[in-house]
Amino acid sequence: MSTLSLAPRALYEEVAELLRQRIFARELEPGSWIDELRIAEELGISRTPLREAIKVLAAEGLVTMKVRRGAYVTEVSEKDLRDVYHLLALLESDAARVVAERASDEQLAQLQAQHAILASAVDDRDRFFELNEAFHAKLLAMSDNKWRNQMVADLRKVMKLNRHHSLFKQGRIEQSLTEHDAIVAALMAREPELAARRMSAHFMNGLQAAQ
Amino acid sequence: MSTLSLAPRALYEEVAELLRQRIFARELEPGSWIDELRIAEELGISRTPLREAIKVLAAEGLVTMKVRRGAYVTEVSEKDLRDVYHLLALLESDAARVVAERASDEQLAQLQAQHAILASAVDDRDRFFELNEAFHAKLLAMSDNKWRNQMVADLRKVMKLNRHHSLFKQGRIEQSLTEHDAIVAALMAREPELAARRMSAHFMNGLQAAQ
DNA sequence: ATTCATAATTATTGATGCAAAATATTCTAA
DNA sequence: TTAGAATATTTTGCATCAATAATTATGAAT
Repeated sequence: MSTLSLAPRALYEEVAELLRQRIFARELEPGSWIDELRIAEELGISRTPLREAIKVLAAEGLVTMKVRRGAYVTEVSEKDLRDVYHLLALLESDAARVVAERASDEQLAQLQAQHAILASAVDDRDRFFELNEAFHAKLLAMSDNKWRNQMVADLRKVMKLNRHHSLFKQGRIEQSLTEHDAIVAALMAREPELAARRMSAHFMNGLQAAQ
Repeated sequence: MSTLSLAPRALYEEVAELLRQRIFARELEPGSWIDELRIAEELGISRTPLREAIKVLAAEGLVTMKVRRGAYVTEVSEKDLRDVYHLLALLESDAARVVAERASDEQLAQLQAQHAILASAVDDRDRFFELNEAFHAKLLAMSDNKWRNQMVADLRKVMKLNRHHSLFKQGRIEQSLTEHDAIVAALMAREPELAARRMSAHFMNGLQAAQ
């Protein structure tokens, strides 16, 4: 991963991204206290940008602030996970409905191409994971609602807090691919409600696998 | 409004709330630059908590950060407004569906009571507005999904950025009350899909009035 | 020995200062 | 007079410093 970027981000954004990585990698465990001094020292920065980064993460729901007690990595309960999946299903199935209704033929073709690439990565777990995210991102982008995109992005971050998230159960990748197949078919057929239902089912099955 | 509170908030939260008020009151206009120095001086505080507050507002979507150019009050286009209403309709109609399915009889009775109070305030615009928000808040609370509550709260803030938001068109209050009536009836009848459709229609009509 | 109060330590929160970057202004040259 | 370059000013972003609040540890009294 390159640190080079055309629009150089502020330090607090870089730090926010780094903290996200550490949280997802379980280097910072849910429920644990975030030691500002320690991390600032470790990164060789002052506490000011670190504190600003922590507030960004708090807004995303990744960390929880306690007054005069600092920041803690958010603990995601089973119910939280169900609630988050419920909302992701709702938002992304709506996105699928919109895309089925309004996307151009060319856009749908792009989506199908993206899906074809996904199918080629069934044997590479990490790559499948990456392409899977890219597919969903593409669909969202096509639904053309930046507010929804932001919400889905935040929910997905919370989802990734869950321990079992990346540990797909046996056969889940194949099943997931089949479900994507069905979603794409509904989109190509321009059947909004069918696409929405299939997307929703896709998330409900994902929840089963995550619990 | 009292500044007293049982759990004293941090200064940056107080400042965030104050900035929200100023933005909603149009003292800070959409598109305008937020002068950190000026506001910090005016409030008699340093820039540090102010900057943290601004980052919270940025996460909510109320302000937009530009690298090395500071913070700007978010401008909400007509499309943005439509997109936000679309999502509010989606999320709150889902909440209505869940409440119709799962709320206790006692909870539904509470909601009906809340609605009765609303009906008594048709002649007091401000009070109607307040009670209207309380009704929606109650429904959301009953749907018992804190992540959705957070998202709806954020979307409502963006909605309030719109100029025509509080300026209900002639007759909108009465129409709004009628729609609430229908929603409550569907909830009491335990008809999830009907409640959801009516809530969605309620928002679509609200969008018409706001544009 | 246990509980309550007080003191000390630790960590969060807020203020101030400084450097770098972006924009505005002025001066010179064509 | 206008365009371009150099300079000055403004403002962001980061670091350091100070104060306030909370927790823990210690000691005294019952």
